[in-house]
Amino acid sequence: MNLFDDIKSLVLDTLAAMTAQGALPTGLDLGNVNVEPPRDPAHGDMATNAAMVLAKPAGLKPRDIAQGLVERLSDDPRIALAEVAGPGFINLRLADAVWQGLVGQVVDAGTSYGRSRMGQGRKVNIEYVSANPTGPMHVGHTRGAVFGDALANLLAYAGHDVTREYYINDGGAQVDVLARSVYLRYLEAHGQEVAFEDGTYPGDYLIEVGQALKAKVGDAYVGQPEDVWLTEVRAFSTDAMMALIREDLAALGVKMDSFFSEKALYGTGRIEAALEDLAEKGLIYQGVLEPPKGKTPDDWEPREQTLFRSTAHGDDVDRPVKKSDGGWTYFAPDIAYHFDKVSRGFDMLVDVFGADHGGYVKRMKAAVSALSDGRVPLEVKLIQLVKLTQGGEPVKMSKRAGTFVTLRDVVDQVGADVTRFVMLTRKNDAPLDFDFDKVLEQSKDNPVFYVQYAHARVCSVLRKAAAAGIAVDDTSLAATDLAALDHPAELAVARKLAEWPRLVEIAAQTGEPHRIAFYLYDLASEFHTLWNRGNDTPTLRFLPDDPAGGAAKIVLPRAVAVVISAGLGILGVKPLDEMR
RNA sequence: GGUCGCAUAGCUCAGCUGGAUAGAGUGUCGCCCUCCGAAGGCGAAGGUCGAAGGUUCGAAUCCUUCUGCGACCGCCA
Repeated sequence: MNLFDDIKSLVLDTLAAMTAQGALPTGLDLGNVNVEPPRDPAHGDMATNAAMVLAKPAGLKPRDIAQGLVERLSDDPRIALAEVAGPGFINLRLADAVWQGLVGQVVDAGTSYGRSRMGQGRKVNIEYVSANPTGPMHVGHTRGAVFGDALANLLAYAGHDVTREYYINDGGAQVDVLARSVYLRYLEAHGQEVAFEDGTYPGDYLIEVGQALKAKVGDAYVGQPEDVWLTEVRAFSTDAMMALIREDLAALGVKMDSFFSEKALYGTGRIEAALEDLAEKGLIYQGVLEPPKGKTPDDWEPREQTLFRSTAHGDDVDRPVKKSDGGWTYFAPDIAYHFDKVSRGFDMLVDVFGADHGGYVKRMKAAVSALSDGRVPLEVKLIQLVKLTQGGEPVKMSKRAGTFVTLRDVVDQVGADVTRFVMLTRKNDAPLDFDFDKVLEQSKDNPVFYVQYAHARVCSVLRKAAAAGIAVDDTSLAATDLAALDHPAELAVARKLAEWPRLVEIAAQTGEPHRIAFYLYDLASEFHTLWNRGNDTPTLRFLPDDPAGGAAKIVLPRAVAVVISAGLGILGVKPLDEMR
């Protein structure tokens, strides 16, 4: 259900009729014809560019085509007024009955109003979070987690078959560092004095891991060389860290469908298999890279190594897959991982990375393109930094002093819902300011509050109506006659509701969940405006003075609540029934 | 040196995937608030959309060049 699509169909049908009648030449490309809400409400409810787009290919003047369209469109009962404007726009004013019908349909459809089949069930894999299993999640991870989760919800809402996946980086050197750090805590648990040198993690969160290790193995590893305990301590530690991370994710309301272990790629032939696939395509060779221009490292020396010919798929230089010591580079297991994703039959891949990984985008795209023979697109979403402040003052963070702000700190202070909403009020590629005080402020300039307040107000109205003996269940409301819903302030809210399905598709298409948050703010704003009008204009109040007046005015606020609820659902935020 | 991203009101940011007179919040100024929930309401002022070209009926939006800021640039993940 999308009112804009309905009217666009009407326009296209009308154009087809004009062609059949000889008013337009045959074979015109109608692909650029669209129907949109005009910026200025004075221009009507919807506008189409059909006449302007078709003028040139049809060899006719825009206004002549427009005139013909206007005459025919006016015959449709849904069109109250059609007129030519400006350079050849056709402005359409819809009949009140159309808006009234829409409001009823919204309540009838509930939170599935706005669902789209745009995705056509395509299988999409979204990889996000993917924090190293070396400690609790911090604020930096939080934004990526919220974004990926909301994007997953959004794509699912728009008709995609979504898999949410976490890539566990448990195969590299950093988990050896973790294991050594835990080993130190283990010795500490046995009463030894230990020193945390550079290259170890001093964080307190490892103390209990060391104690747990002691509880499990006793003193079996005390005084033993690394090769005796490293493998097992590594596994023990990463398991403990993943348990910690899963708790963090749960606190934020993020639920993954799948966890994929990097370690599982090593020693199983899977990296080799992926590279063999590339080799068969002639994309692996031994070669020497040019030094990077402008900033040559001091210790640079030409070296022959195993390279992936990523330039064949759009990258700027070819990329090494093996280190000088013969081990894999980080890129190699990543190739294997994405080979696995492609093999699992996904139609589209999405990677959510921190902005500092921007340098890897081209090579990953090249790899996926090569591995899938160009079949599977990879979309990489880069997440910019979060600037934490409190009362306007920056929150100091120092990794060395161990005073970094964790996801848990944030969620404990402001709650998961507020955290999620605020993190989605900026484009993913723009830095985000997060002020611990401001996000809890109960005022109009706090979008979280403003949107929740609108929902709570509707719930309050429904409670009062129910207390007055009015039937407020959705079935009754959807069946209510809305002919009295004709005030411009009321119709303005209905127009906003009509935009919802369209907005969902645009947001899904662009992969930008923040558009949902901004839309909800706009919708809440329209609603609050109508509410305030009720102060001066009693006929605009939602509750009739006489309960016999019935539910006619309650359907619209209920429809607003339905859409807010659907939108917040995509953002992963629970709507509030009251604000107290 | 190269790649990618960003640049819109004093400030923080939207801008509907090329549309008509570029919007919101905040701040400033003016008026209002015994009224379903005033954790306010109404209105005003405030812009060479970083710069210059180009594409076309039409550009904040697309292309090119330039300026400024940020991230990244064989063996770290």
